[in-house]
Amino acid sequence: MVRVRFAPSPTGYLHIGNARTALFNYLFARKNKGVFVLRIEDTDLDRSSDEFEKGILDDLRWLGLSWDEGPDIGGPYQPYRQIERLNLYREYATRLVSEGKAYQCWCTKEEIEERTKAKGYDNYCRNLTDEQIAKFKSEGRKPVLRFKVPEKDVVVNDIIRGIVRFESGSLNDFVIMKSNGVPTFHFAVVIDDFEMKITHVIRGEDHLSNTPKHILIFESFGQIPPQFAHMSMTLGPDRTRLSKRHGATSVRQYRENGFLSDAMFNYLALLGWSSKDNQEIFPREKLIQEFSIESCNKSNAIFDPAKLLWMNSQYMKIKPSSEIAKLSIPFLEKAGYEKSSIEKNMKTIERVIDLEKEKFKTLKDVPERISPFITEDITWNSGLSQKFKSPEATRILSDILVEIKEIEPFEKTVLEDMIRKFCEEKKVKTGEVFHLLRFALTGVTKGPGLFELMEILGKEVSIKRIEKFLVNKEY
RNA sequence: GCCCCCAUCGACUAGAGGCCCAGGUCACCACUCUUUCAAGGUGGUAGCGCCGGUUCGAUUCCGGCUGGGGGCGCCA
Repeated sequence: MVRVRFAPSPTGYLHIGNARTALFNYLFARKNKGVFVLRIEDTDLDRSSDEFEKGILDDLRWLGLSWDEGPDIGGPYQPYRQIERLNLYREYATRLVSEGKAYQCWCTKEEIEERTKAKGYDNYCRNLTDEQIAKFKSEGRKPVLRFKVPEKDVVVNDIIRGIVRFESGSLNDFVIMKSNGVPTFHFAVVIDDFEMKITHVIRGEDHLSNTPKHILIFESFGQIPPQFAHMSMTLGPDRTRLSKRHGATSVRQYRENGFLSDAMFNYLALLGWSSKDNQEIFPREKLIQEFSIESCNKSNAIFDPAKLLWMNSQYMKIKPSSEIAKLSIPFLEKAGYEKSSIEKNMKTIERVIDLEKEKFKTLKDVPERISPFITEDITWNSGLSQKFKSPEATRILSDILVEIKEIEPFEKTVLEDMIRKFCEEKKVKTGEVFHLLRFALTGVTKGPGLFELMEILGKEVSIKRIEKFLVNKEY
């Protein structure tokens, strides 16, 4: 049974890079009918917060990365928060000390630096005398626990990278328990991975160099290490690690900017992985079917918001209008529309979305396009109204208004017949009349086809708007 | 400083010795469709980092160089 995990530390919102790691784990688990575990690595007491944990869980849910075991739902290996597992780590640490595989270190950072000139720890405390220890104790020092690194080569057989060899001597004795009694990442991660029966560790390449440490700890407990797969990193446009400097880097920001979960899911999957047949747009199910960790690209990938945006526009088209309408509600509210007004106009909103959705790039585009249809008192863009307020324009509009008042039923085909006939009779260019009408009716120069637009507005509103536009002297 | 990983268009990638004077997607440019804004359609610009091997033949195999990324914390 395949068991994988995603183990974020709750020190910020879900980062794009982490989301990709989570996604690959998720895809691998689902593809292999395995288990996807969510574990919270909150051993950094200073930076972790419940707030961030909630946020990360929320973002993962939004992305559709559902987990089978986790802090909120429990599971056979709970608890899934490291802070709730401290006793476990302490027991294992004690065991290592009693077996002579770990030892107390009393050095301060300054002392180590002084001795080694920033070359890292020199295993100084491996063989201290009882007197030395007594002295440190009397000084009130609190020791850390260090792992006694054995002299041997460590070989990582990585699913993505193949065999990677680390020679003996490239590692100093490293800290496994901090002086506050909390384990370091390297220690907790290993204990949890074997305790939780993790079979495959899929994570970023930044951990490749740390893997020898982890393997050594596994071995010190007589555990067989899981399979490792180190994926490429996610970089910004300048080829450095994706960070705040590059603009929006959290899943949350994209979500708030009107991106669809499907698009993010699909785009991220294509960062470092690709299908045999060049397909770009994938339903989630197909992505799960086709995904394979072996075929992941080894080189780092630059996160490209432009392609994400394109992909989002593709999903805006695919999604049923009713769904887009529902997802748009928060964006309409943010644009200033009352909840009650949105609800009342839901049918209209859906109709307009149906006509306009192939133009949308994100959900943020919806309010602007909806506006002329649910705003009672529209205003006319004064910069553009100039050319639509010429004497001829006013005359044409007055003439056509007379005819519009006669139209029955007020449907697009009837409207089109009548307006085209009007143009012919008056010998005016259809395009000009269309533009003029559109502007008088909506106040803007974009929108759905004129006749669809009028049908949705309805006869009463259409007439009222044209009359108001004609009377209005301000423009 | 030491160690590790990587290297195809601007970006994401296909390519696993001849099928490649390198294919797809985004972006960009042009044309086209069109009652607006878009979308769509068609076409185009653009790439195997460098130097040595191996081979009848290298984008593909090997070595070096260069370049990029990462690790070496009482951060994860």
